Amino acid sequence: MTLTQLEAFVLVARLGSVKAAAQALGVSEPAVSGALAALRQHLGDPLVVRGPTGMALSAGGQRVVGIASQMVNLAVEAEAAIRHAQGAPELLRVVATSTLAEFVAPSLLTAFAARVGAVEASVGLATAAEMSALVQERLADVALGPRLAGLESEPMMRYRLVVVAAPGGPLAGRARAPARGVAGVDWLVDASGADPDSEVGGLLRRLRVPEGRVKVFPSQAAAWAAAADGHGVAPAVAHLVARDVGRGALVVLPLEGTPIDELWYVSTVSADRRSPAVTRLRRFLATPDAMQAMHRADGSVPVSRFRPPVYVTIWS
Amino acid sequence: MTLTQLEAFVLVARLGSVKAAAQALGVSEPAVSGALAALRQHLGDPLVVRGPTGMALSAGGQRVVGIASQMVNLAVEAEAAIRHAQGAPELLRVVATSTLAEFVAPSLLTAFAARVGAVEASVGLATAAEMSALVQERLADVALGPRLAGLESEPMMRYRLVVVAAPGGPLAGRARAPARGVAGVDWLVDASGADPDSEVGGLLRRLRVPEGRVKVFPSQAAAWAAAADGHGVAPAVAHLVARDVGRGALVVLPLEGTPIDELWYVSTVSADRRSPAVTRLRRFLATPDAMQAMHRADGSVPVSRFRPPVYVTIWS
DNA sequence: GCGGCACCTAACCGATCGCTTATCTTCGAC
DNA sequence: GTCGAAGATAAGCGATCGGTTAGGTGCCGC
Repeated sequence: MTLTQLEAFVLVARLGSVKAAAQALGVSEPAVSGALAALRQHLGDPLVVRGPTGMALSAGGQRVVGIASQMVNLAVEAEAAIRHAQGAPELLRVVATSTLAEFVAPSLLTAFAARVGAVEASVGLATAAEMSALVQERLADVALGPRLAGLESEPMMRYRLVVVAAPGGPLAGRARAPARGVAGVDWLVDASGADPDSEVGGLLRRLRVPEGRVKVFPSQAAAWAAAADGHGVAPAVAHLVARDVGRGALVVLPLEGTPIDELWYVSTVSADRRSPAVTRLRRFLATPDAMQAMHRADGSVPVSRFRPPVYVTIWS
Repeated sequence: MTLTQLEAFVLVARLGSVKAAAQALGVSEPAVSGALAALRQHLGDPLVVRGPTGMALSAGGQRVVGIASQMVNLAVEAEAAIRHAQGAPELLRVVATSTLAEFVAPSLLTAFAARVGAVEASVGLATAAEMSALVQERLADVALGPRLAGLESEPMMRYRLVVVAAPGGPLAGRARAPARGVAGVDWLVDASGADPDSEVGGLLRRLRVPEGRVKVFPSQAAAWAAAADGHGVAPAVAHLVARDVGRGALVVLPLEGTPIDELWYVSTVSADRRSPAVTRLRRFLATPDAMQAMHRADGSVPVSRFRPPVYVTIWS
């Protein structure tokens, strides 16, 4: 029984799939399957079995998953305790949906670190489905994105989802357009567009955009640039494209079902299991400084510009 | 960071010595030292450092030892949970001082298992110093022996420590003899005689018995048999040698400082961390059945006679 | 200052871990 | 009935684990 095996088991249980767990851990699927097999043999119990809706816990698995989760959590706590005892900066591992990771998280965490000091933040990308499991298993400390069940989620920021395109496109000037007005047009999205649980993914589904029309770009900025070049339409967060719209590079399409007003949430484990840095971050989010940092977000600051005591690194 | 490493670290911290931890784990001393070195490197902290009184925790070690202990505990809990989920009998690992392991524990645990069923008991030997750490780290569930600090100890049974020898020896017939009356005589003891923290060890110390005069036998019964053959004197529990004394094979020496009235204790972790079987055993100890079983104890029943659902095995 | 004890390090060895790619099973959907 | 997707298994690989014996190293008591 190794911690790696326990981690694999817990993630399979939480995500309901070996493949998803493997992806969350960043390893191949047989690696997870193998770890699971080893743990199964060691404990003499199947732990999780194939069910109609993904992998389901066996009777034994149900009893063990909580214990296993605690063990994995404690391992992380042990490392954090040592860091703290040695006066090293606290680690704050944030996962966010792609748009937040690109535009909001960097400036937010920079402002946070400048305020409280002695914090080393890193930002990772995750799908909505992964985020909950990652935080619960302490593979991450904070999740920024949609509301998450099983965690303490709190609204962090309002945003408005619109669809933009280059001026002079098919819908330009129309007051109100049905969805099919953009049929046959490419949808230029970032990673979150491929995540069916994200807001953008939901929008694409509601508009019945066919798979083949979705073009995934490595960043939101790249997708918008392509839209400005007339390659298609792009979902966008209103205030993040405000500057481009203002100077006429992009226009907001009056598409049916848009704009969508939504909320971004911050999600963490419950208060009694939080590290001090996490608690401080949650408090910080309520301050005007945080609000300002989130809105300033323009994605123009390259990641590499940040220096100690904050290292903002992006891991996928 | 592996569970083996954590286990080694916690035992070193609790026992204050690498050597003692190695002995408790039944491995060589470099094995523990190596595990410790690996954990030190992984965490980047010395964890325990040589102090004037054994190995002492570093600042980081202090923070980690509790966490590490929890992890080890949870690992044991996970295995127990699986056993339970599969309807397997609960495991009850008892450690006892040598005399208890030889005479009291087998009949006591047999009676207990007969009463509650679905329990698989095993008995191990340990020195008084080891017992506390073994129970706290869940390497054992119950300790039978002296009162233990840091655990919930409860008196289990009174006993009287006397010194016996063959009739017609140097002290025969004397009403009261000073300790030096047996100077130059061999002291025939079992394993607990070599444990300075045990009652017998304390008695030998008080009587200033020189090391060279202490002969350690593999079992109490063997020591008494040797005493009956006139090879020396032996500390003994009064009611356990009552039969031999009654039929004249041994006589109780009227040695100064004896008899000693003492208590055997049962020690476990606190109530909220106990497994059901442990709680049941503690309750059982208060019953007349248990009293009778403990006093019936005569060591004459070979271990192999016990059948399922109780396997009483002795591990050292 | 010199044993001796306790701990650490070195060197080595077999077993296991953790990961990969490639190939079967298995089971549900159409 | 067959196809596809998801999981399990196989084979192979380097790294690590966990253990051993042998040989330092550092501190204490005499």
